[in-house]
Amino acid sequence: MPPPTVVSRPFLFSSEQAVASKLEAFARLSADDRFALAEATHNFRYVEPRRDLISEGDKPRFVHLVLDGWACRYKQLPDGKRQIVSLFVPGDFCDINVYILKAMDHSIAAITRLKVAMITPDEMNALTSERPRVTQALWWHELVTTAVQREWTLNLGQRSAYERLAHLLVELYLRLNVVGRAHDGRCDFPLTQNDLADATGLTAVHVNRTLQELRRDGLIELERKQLHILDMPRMMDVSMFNANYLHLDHEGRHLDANA
Amino acid sequence: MPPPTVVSRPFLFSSEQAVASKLEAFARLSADDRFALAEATHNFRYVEPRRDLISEGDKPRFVHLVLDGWACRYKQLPDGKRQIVSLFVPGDFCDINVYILKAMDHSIAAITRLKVAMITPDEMNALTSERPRVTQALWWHELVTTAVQREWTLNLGQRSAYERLAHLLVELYLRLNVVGRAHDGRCDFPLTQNDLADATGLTAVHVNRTLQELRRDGLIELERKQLHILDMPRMMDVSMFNANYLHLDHEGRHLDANA
DNA sequence: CGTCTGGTTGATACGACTCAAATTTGGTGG
DNA sequence: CCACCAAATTTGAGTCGTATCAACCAGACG
Repeated sequence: MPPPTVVSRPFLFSSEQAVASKLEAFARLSADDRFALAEATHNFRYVEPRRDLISEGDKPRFVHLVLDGWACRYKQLPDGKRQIVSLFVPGDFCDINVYILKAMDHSIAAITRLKVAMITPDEMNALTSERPRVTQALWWHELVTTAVQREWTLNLGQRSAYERLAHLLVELYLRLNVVGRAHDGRCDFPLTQNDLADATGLTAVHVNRTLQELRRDGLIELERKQLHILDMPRMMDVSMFNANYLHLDHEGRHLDANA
Repeated sequence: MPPPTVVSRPFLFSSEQAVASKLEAFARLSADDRFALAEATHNFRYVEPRRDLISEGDKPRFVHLVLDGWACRYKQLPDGKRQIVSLFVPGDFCDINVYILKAMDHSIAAITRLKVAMITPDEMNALTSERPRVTQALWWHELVTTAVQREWTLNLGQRSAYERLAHLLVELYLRLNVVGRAHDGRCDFPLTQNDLADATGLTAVHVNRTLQELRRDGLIELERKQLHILDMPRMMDVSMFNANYLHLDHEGRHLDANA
């Protein structure tokens, strides 16, 4: 068994708490629910940076759940172009129910060193049957995930490079904030400019220049894998950010998005 | 009650059969299952072209199911830009389970005159409980829908205008084929060049020029709302089309994608 | 200390956008 | 059946955002 993750983690949250936090952004869970969740995440493994967690063509057999670190979903084209179609941060499930499909149509790779739970179909059933709140929360998670995917479609289709990058940074900050991994405008940010390019459909060169613009405009600081959003209101303004698609306005919601 | 739809429908399929066809692309359904589906689609309405079926901010209360005609999901930006983030053809469900969310984060509009079933949460429960095959088929539908969304992300992020349009045309042809509304490379195609522009993140002018290129290259004919794909293999080649994301390789699959 | 990855800079090219106008199509009413 | 209108498509000319290609630099690492 490999040693525990060494990914920098400046805040005092355990992996398990990230998961509960994420689902509790939607529904209040009982101690019992939380225990069942912890049970389901018992079986986990580590994946090294840049390694595939699962590859296109593989038969999916587990639901994956990111406990610590970042990962990405990507698709590759025959001409070599690569698109990161989504990002995973702690607390994110990868494809609840995928296992009913014959083969993965995309790959999932670790960005940082990754701690990821592997949940069998049986365990998922055990988790959801008799647990309507958890079931509902998982549904909410699915709906939000696809809402994010739609927002990315909008992002790529209609926003300029500048707006697009700003939007992505804000989204990630807010998603990290939900699971207690972002505060005061600051968070870990392990993506390279190359990753950002693949996620935004830009070239790395242009990402570089655009980030410089964002810095020059006093909107962000970004170095040594640390992001600092200096002016959240203006960032949201220039990126035309509307948080409604994250659906954080629920009963269980207790963290302030701007905390 | 308005008169029945007048949308052109060159093939001999009823609305209900489109729905069953779509789900049966994944799972064989019993006569009983099919009857239950027909039951659930009992309550329907018509929506005129360019009208919203439901708007951003609305509280979702029904699952919608397209029985006849085309619709689109779109998001609008404060600066007026609009992105069509997905398209619906007959047999497509709009957001199974949306009703657990407080508010829609996007709008859905009719492209053609639209016949759409409105299914209440209760009816959805009635449909799924005691019907594992239908439940599974609905899950499959959800998974495929989000896979399509990912492919659009890839499309917008990495493909050129030419490839992008070709890819979209092939996708729509194949999806229509599944529900028996496309044969021999031909299908109804009610999208305007403006719609295509909003769906591909291009301008209408550029869509126009690019379609002309596709015509000049002998790949398609497109006029009077009729699409004819003249050379499917080459279309798939130039658009780097890989049908795996449509997940049509299942037990219930009986239609040939190239029929 | 050399190598590698990630970040930065500069010069140039091109795909897609913009703006503006003309033409065609489809629908409507006289 | 034709006249008319609005919507959709087409064309042309000029511009701009982002890509491309090619170096160069800084820090991490073995």
